[in-house]
Amino acid sequence: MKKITIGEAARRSGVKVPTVRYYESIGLLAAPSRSEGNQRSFEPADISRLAFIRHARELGFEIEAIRTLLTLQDDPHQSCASADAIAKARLVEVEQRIRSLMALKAELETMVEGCGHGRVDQCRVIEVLADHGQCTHTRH
Amino acid sequence: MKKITIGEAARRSGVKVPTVRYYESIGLLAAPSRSEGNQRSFEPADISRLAFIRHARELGFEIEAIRTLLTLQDDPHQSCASADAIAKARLVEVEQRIRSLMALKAELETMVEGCGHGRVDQCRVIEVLADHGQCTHTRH
DNA sequence: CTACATCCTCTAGCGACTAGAGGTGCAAGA
DNA sequence: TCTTGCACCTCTAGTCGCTAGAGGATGTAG
Repeated sequence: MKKITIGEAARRSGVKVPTVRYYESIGLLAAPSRSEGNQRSFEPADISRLAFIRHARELGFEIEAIRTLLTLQDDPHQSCASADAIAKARLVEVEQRIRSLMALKAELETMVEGCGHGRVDQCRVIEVLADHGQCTHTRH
Repeated sequence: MKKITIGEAARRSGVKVPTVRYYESIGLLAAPSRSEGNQRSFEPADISRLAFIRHARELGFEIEAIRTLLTLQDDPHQSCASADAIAKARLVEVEQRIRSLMALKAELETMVEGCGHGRVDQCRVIEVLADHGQCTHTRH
């Protein structure tokens, strides 16, 4: 097996080089073996792990949640109830966030549409910001 | 006019006490006058400004954008084109974010639904994370 | 052999706060 | 008047998940 450098690992996993080192530093990735010249030498399994982490990060999971998911992956005989719970919690968060962003979107649209493109004292953007009471969607 | 303490200002504006001090420290809010005992004494205008900032933050505007919006508010004879542009840019960001969260939501739902509530080696949550190729929505 | 890309470690910085230490001011009850 | 106890003060450091840069070593292609 030929050695995989950190640059190669980064390219294959889609995680940036400094981020790979960062993940190692926080113990999310085991410290790989080193070459004679002290350069990291990764295994294919490390690439999969990095890809796993990257995918989970893209899905918005926090590092600590990923840590748990990884220990679950490492021991496939465990119950997947924790993984399920983590994913469900994340789903609830995402749904919440979408709802809140939809409300923001509506408010921003009102602001932008109301802008007469004139001077600030007739501008709805500034006015709405100054007075929350004008919001169509008060819950945010 | 009676003095408004920082606690009172915080309660009225909905901004937390340390955050008020933080906004002062970064120059978003002018340093208020002080009492004999060196305690901050706010004016009603400060409360409005804090409420403005809070509302803008809730809408996801960055501090630097808010700084610009505040200078516009301070000089109502300026053109509101900048305010308009800032709000529009924010709207585009929000729309983008909503789209991406919708894709995440779909993927998380697939994961959670596919979970057989058994052991990890049959768990779709772990499996999908490990292999991005299984995503229904590849663009995220 | 010499460029030059890539690697190494280390520290500091980002945004927008938040937490805590260690101390002072102030209003109200005993 | 004293004391209790909360609210205030400044300052530093920590949060999250990286990212940037300094200053140097290694590895590879021509």
